[in-house]
Amino acid sequence: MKQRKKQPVQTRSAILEAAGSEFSRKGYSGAGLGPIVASAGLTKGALFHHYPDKRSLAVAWATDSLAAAMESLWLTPLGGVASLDAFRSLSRARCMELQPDDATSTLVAITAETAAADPVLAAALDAVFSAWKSAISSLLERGKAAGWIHRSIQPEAEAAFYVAVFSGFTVTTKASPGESVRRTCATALEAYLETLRAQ
Amino acid sequence: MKQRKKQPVQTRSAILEAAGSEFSRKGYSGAGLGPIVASAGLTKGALFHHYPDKRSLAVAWATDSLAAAMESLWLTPLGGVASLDAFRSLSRARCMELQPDDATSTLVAITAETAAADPVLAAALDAVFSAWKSAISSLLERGKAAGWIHRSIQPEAEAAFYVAVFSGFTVTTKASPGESVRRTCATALEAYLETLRAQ
DNA sequence: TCCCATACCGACCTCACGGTATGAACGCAA
DNA sequence: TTGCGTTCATACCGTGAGGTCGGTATGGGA
Repeated sequence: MKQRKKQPVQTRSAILEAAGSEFSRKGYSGAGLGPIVASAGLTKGALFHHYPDKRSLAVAWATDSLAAAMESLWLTPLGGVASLDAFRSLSRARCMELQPDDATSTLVAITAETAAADPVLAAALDAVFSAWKSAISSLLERGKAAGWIHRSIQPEAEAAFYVAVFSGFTVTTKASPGESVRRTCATALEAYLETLRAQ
Repeated sequence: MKQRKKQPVQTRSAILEAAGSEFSRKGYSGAGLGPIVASAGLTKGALFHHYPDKRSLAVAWATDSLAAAMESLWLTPLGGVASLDAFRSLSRARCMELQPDDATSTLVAITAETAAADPVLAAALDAVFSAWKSAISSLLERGKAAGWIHRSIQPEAEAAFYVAVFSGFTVTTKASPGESVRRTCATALEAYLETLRAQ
């Protein structure tokens, strides 16, 4: 029988990558398992061997792929921010490179679609959101301690606001994918960040 | 044969209302036509007589029901705003009464889900977004003319930011439906609006 | 009154979806 | 080498999805 070498790790990552691509373009309900395994060059037998059902696949994708993307896209860069200007330029960069099918946009879209109907998947997605929010909150804490964030700022509340703002950007970017909208968002976001500056 | 009186107008509105409820809970792909017609007390025959397919139903829902909800929820109240304090209290009210299945949240969720894959539906949803944005933009224009909005404010850009921010709120509200999150969002939103005040 | 377009019903069709059953190839352990 | 659990392919199933179709009631216009 035609059969590839046994590579469970590569197989899982191939499935998750294909699933992420499908989720980002079609949403959770719209995504089909057929296209996913086809895109991964596999079959349903392999899929259902590693994941018992579609929901579990989505949860694994959220806790693995999506969390990793959040790490490299946001958490690590945010951890290196040591000034408000650095925070500004990072925010502008992430804003300008926003695309309808990137990790942040997909996180927002899948959350909006499934949060009410699927508590399990919602919890996995919320963990990614929470990590994002925490990274910003601790950044603001550091800024307050270092003196480049205003004393009266409440880090957690402001972090929640930042995450909400950027989540909104992902939606408006999808609605009108032109660069002008992203530039407007980036500028407005920088203006907001300026209100956090000490003095 | 058991048959109701011919009431095409009421039938269409019943279908659109049921469709809106289904879309708000399941998303576009997740929504089924069976539950919609059942909830409306009708049959598929009636549905497909008025709308040729699911996509057309969604478009009609967006251009009719959703636009009407946008009108009463936002456009009309925004048109009556004549001070920054009034804008603030309206924003806070809309923020505090946010629910995962209301019109604004559904608009955002369906847009995030279908914008990339369905240009026709996306256009209909974008029209609702544009109306929302325009109402805020013209409000800011009026505020500048009346002197309660700062001269340096760019109405269109700020309106786009406001819409994005509130869109983000609908997502984070879905992720954590507690009242505390909404209160945090409302307060942060008011703080942002305060930066628009003249002087 | 008759007529006919419209509104609606109800049964049915097709098909793609998520999911299952079975078993073959692989690789490690002994 | 043998044995056995893991990994994956192939073939298949049941269900519910979107959508179709013939037919029947309705009601306004001629």
